[in-house]
Amino acid sequence: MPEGPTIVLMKEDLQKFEGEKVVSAVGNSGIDNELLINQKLKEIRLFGKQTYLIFEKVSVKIHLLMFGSYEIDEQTKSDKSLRLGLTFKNGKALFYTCSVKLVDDDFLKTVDWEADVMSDNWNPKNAKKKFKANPKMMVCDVLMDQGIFSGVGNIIKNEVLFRIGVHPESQIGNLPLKKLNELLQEARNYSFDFLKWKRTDELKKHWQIYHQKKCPKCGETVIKKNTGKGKRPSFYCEKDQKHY
DNA sequence: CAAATTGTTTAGCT
DNA sequence: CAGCTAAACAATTT
Repeated sequence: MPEGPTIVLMKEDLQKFEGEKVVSAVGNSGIDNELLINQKLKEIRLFGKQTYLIFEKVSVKIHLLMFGSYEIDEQTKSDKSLRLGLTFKNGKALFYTCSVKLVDDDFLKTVDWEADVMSDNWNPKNAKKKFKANPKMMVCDVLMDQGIFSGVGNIIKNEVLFRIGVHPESQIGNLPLKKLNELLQEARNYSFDFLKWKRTDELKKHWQIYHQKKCPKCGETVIKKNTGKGKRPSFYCEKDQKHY
């Protein structure tokens, strides 16, 4: 159940299949599995929460959605939810309960790789432009916007806003420049902390505001409210997070 | 056991 | 028809 950093871990697990050929392909995703057979996996590329398996003739886009999961080298569960199972010479990659689609090179060219907060290509300048174009968006929606902060999910959103002391319902256009820069920096920074903690399975331990009862700074009760257009739950402290 | 949940897509409305 | 919202979807945990 993935935000961006979880997908980075998945890529690491899949890495050993890069350069390998597909021996067999199964699954109920609806794509033509036959197309993948004998195709060499040229590259695994990430964009936020999406994973692209780039083969010679086609590419597969995988999105784990809310409940997706994956396994490497496990015995295939005789489970209806197996969307895609790829067997290589050196093992298996199994994807459950996820969205699997075929895409072509033209589609890959349209992806704005610089919007991925965890990528080496992350470009905060583009994000700033997008703020300017939509000054009335609430910051909680901005952070969840996959075209701006690709890879950010609800946990990252809440923790970032707490770290920089900004109320989730603030309008992006009202933030002073200093706060904007903090927002851009922490969105990436926290994602890497998330990755680090996820790796050692201690993510929950480090939640400061998300699903917490009291603000760790002042002890006030944490507010939980569905915020923004996305109506996704925000956790915040009235006192320590300023409403711009 | 009902409710919530780390998300996106699509149908359907105005 | 553009732009929005509500619903659909999925599976595990609390």
